[in-house]
Formats: sequence, structure tokens, C-alpha cells
Amino acid sequence: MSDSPPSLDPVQLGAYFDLIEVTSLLRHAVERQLRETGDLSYVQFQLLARLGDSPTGSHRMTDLADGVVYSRSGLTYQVDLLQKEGLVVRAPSPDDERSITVTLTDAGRALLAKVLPGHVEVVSRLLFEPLSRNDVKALAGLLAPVRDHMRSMPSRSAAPRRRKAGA
Amino acid sequence: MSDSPPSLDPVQLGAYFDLIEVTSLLRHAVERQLRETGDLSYVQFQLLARLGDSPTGSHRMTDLADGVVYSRSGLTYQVDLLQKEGLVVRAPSPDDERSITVTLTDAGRALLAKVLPGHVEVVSRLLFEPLSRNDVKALAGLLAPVRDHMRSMPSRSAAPRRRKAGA
DNA sequence: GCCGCATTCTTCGAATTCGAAGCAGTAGAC
DNA sequence: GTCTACTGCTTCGAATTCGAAGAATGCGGC
Repeated sequence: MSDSPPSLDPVQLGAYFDLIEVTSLLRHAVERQLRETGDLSYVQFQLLARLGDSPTGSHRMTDLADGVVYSRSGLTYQVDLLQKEGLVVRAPSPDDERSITVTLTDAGRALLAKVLPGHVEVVSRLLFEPLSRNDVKALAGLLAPVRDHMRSMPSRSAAPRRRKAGA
Repeated sequence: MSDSPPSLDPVQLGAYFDLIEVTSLLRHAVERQLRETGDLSYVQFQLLARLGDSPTGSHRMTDLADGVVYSRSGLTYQVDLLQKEGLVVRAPSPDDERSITVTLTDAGRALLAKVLPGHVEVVSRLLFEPLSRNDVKALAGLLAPVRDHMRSMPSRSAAPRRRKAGA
């Protein structure tokens, strides 16, 4: 009951607000650049980037969705779009017939290469310009544990599917 | 023109990715809590919170939109919803007939008070649990300049910004 | 005072987003 | 082998989001 303070202290509040505000602004700016340069949304870019980072150039649908924190159905929609543009290919997984493996095509890799410089430029200018090398190191050092912590938290509504008329 | 490096160094990349990932996860968790506790979306909560923070309990539409980094039309839609629920009221601005002043109602303030503890709880648990007091201080110290920097950047093909410090 | 242009908010259409429900494949118990 | 629960993906409907265009007001120059 009284475990959690009724409010955050001012420093926490500031950090929280700034975090939300900074990423909102950054996302906005990045989105515009991606739209102009390669007609991509941010999610689409994230997907291509993740695939590009993979040694095999592919990932399962579920892993992609979890990776970019997106709904399954939303991912289906986005991968549909990317496939229509010829940027990725879908193929059934060899070891598990249920899984779909999404793979980056050459066109996808090319588009990624085309948008990347501008993307880097925006992020550098907006996010990193006011930060020294040590600042960035400190920031990374602070955020990594938070990310791990969040990823390790139970999903809080991991309610297993309900049986109808159970009980 | 080719001054910008072709890529970010690994530390920068890590900080950038973690930033995006952390806020995505946090937003997701917060959104669920708000939906369950008060049937509010994150944007709606942000709007109520901003109004609640204001000494007068009100803001102009434009300032709200800029504050939460949202499109004008999107804000119109959201304020419509909030007004239908009786959480805010719209009134023409006294000094500028073009402006609409949005004001928090008692019901809005009550709902805000109702959801706030749970909100604080989620943020504390997810974001601040792995951080020491000094960590939080450091994080706030790093993000504030970035926020200021981003806010001061020209919007890159948007309307000429109108900076107003006073109020 | 009057005109041209900027600012504010809304309406509109199109695209995206999510959750719930459904289908198919897999794994473990017996 | 067969049954039951679970996982992975898609379809579907409803709600949200944005940008462009439109209507109304304010501002500056003349």
C-alpha cells in the first residue's frame, strides 16, 4: 500500500518527462527524414535495420514484433507492405511450420543503405550534438540496465488464454 | 557536406537503440495501466497532466499540440473525446478570437488523481527501479540539454517557429 | 481604412494501429 | 497413436493518426 510513494520526486519527474519528450521529438524528426528519403515509416525502417543487422538477414515474425515492440497484427500489415515493395521476402521456417521467416532482399538492403546516411545525420544532429563522448557513454551505461530490467519484467497481463465457461 | 560520418560509433548506436527501446517498452506498459485504470490513452493522459500542471488549469490548443508533440488535427480529435467525457471544456480565448482555450474540469482533475498513483507506480517500477538516486540525477542532467537542443532546432521545412519564453 | 499574408482551429479522406477471433502446426501426457 | 493445450501468424472490425484543404481572425504596410 504505502510501498510506492504517492509521487515521483522532482528529479525523477524531470528525467521521465525529458525522456518522453526527447524521444517524441527525435522520432518525429527521423520520421520526416525517412519519409522524404525513402518513403519509409519508422517501424518499417526499424524492421529493415534489424534484418540488415542479422547475420542471415532474416528473422521470425514474432521476434521482429517483440524486437520493435509492435503488435503481431500490425507486423503482419507492415511486412505485407514491405513485401509488396519487394524489400523483404516471406518464407516458411524449415524447422517449424508455424513460423514465417522474413528475409531482406537486395532491394531492401539497397534502400536501407540509401536512407541510412540521412538517418545517421539526423540522429547525430538532434541527439548527439549536445553530448560529449563521455556523456554518450554515461547515457548508454544508464539505459542498458533499464532496458534489461524492462525486458525481464513479466508482461503483467500475460494472462493465458481463458477457457470458455471454465471455473 | 561529407563531414558527417557514415555511421555512428558503437557506443552512440547502443545509446540510441536503448533510448528507443526503453521508451517503447515504458510507453506500452504505461498505456496498459492507463487503459485499465481510467480508460485513457497515453496522449489523453499527457494532455490532462499538462492542464493539471498549469496554474490556470488551461492551455491553448496549439500549445498543447506542441507540448505533447502531436498533430493539430489529432489534437482536435482527442480534445473532442475528452470534452465528450466531460473532462475538459473548450472556450474561445479572450485576447485572441482564433485561439481556443482548453480547461480541465473537476471531473478531469478527479480522473487525473485517480490514475496518477498507478502511473507513478509503473514508471517507478519499470524505469527507476534499476537506477540509483545519482543515476537518475545523471540521466536528467544528460537529457535536459538534449531536450533544449531539440526544441531550439528549426523544424526543417515546417512553419517558422514562434518561440515564446514568457508566460 | 483596406489588402495580403500569417496564425488558429476544424473537417475530410486515407493510412495505420491494435485486440479479439480464427486457423494451422507443435509438444507433452497418457 | 490420440488428445489437449499452446504457439505463430493472419483476418477482421473499430479506433486513431496524420496531412492537406478550408474557414475565421489578427497583424503590418500603405
